[in-house]
Amino acid sequence: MNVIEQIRRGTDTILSEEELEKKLQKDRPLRIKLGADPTKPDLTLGHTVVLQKLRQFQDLGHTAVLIIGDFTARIGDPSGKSATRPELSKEEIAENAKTYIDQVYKILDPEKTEIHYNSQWLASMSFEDTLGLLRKMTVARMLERDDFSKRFKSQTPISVVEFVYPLSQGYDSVVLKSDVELGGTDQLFNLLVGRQLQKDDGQEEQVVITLPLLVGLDGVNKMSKSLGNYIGLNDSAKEVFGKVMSISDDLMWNYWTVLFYKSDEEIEAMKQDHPMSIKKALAVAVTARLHDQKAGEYELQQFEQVFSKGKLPETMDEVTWETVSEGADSVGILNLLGNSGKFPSRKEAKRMLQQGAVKVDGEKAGFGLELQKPEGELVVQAGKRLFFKVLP
RNA sequence: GGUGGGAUACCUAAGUGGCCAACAGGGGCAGACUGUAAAUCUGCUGGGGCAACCCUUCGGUGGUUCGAAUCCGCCUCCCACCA
Repeated sequence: MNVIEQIRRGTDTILSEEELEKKLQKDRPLRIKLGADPTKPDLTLGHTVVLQKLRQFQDLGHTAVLIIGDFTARIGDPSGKSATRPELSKEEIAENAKTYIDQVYKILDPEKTEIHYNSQWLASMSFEDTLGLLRKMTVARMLERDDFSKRFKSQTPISVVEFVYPLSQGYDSVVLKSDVELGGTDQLFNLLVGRQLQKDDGQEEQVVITLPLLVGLDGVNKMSKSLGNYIGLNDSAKEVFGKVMSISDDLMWNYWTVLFYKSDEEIEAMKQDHPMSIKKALAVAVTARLHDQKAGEYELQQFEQVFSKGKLPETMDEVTWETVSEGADSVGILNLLGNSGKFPSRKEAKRMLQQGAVKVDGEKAGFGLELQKPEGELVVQAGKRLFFKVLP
């Protein structure tokens, strides 16, 4: 497989391959730009699609140019948004940027990564410079964007500063002289603005590469923290594994394609197997990417133990009898659940109990259950996946 | 600047003086069935209480009333049309 074929794997569009090929002839590492908007500190598996591609460029000897959009974050990227984002404070942004970088290095090679903050050049721009930038864009072009036109039609507000966002992002490309910029398919518009601005500046235009958006666990929307349909880079191996197992079969094929570049032929071949075993393999692979191979295999074994064989997990959270009974010798089941801190509210624990979802040492627990201080440990289960031990 | 419309729980959305913790759908959670998938059926879905019941909630605020998501004043925000 030649270099261009490798790069092409898993991408949505490359504008254009010819330009990319020319750039690859240069006898210097290319500057591969990726903008990061530190509005939400938690990265998801969705972000790894682009990061993985960036990593691939690094492995081919190129430089990752990571831009922390600390300034643009104050505007809010309108891409795919249905509402104006709330403005963030400088402190929040700084904090988010820090956790962002930590997470990014789970995928990227720090040795080949440059990090820039776009406040370095955007914050000091004069109004005159800004007007010069704004002049390069027309309202009509902005409104062509699907997300803007939808919002406009559905009477949701669009702030004028949101029009500035693509221009600021494009200007970053001018300042950093990027050769290639990566982004999700929803970024296409913003990425193209970068090309236009570079051209106006007399630079060689950046190649734009977009990657497919990863669908969230619900199988419908883009994976995102705010929709709650995500696998986080900071999720524990157990959570990662469990979340992958819970996706639908249809979605699983999409994950294989988008995350692991499986071809249609390979997918067809996999469909010969039982979907369950393919999903387990996917869960192991995803866990391995976010943690390591060993963790993936351990979680597989735990999963089979708990869900396939109906046994208890090897490790579970622990609370003491003291906490749960408030020091008494006996305690009602409802208080025990409430005091354990494992439920968002006592009501929630009560509901579980009402619906027969609670087991103590494998026995279904009813409302009236009164527990005496135990000799050994007590295993409490609520629903299929919440387990904890009560230590004497 | 003018005129008109709007703001309800996670989302959409009904409710126009007590029967409202608030119809309905979506989403979420739980149970049955399963492969922790899908589909289907059932229940739950503000907080506290075993319960009776209590507390907080319908953009904000101040009133009217025995009683307000619902009526009135002021304020904030959004949308449309006209300028």
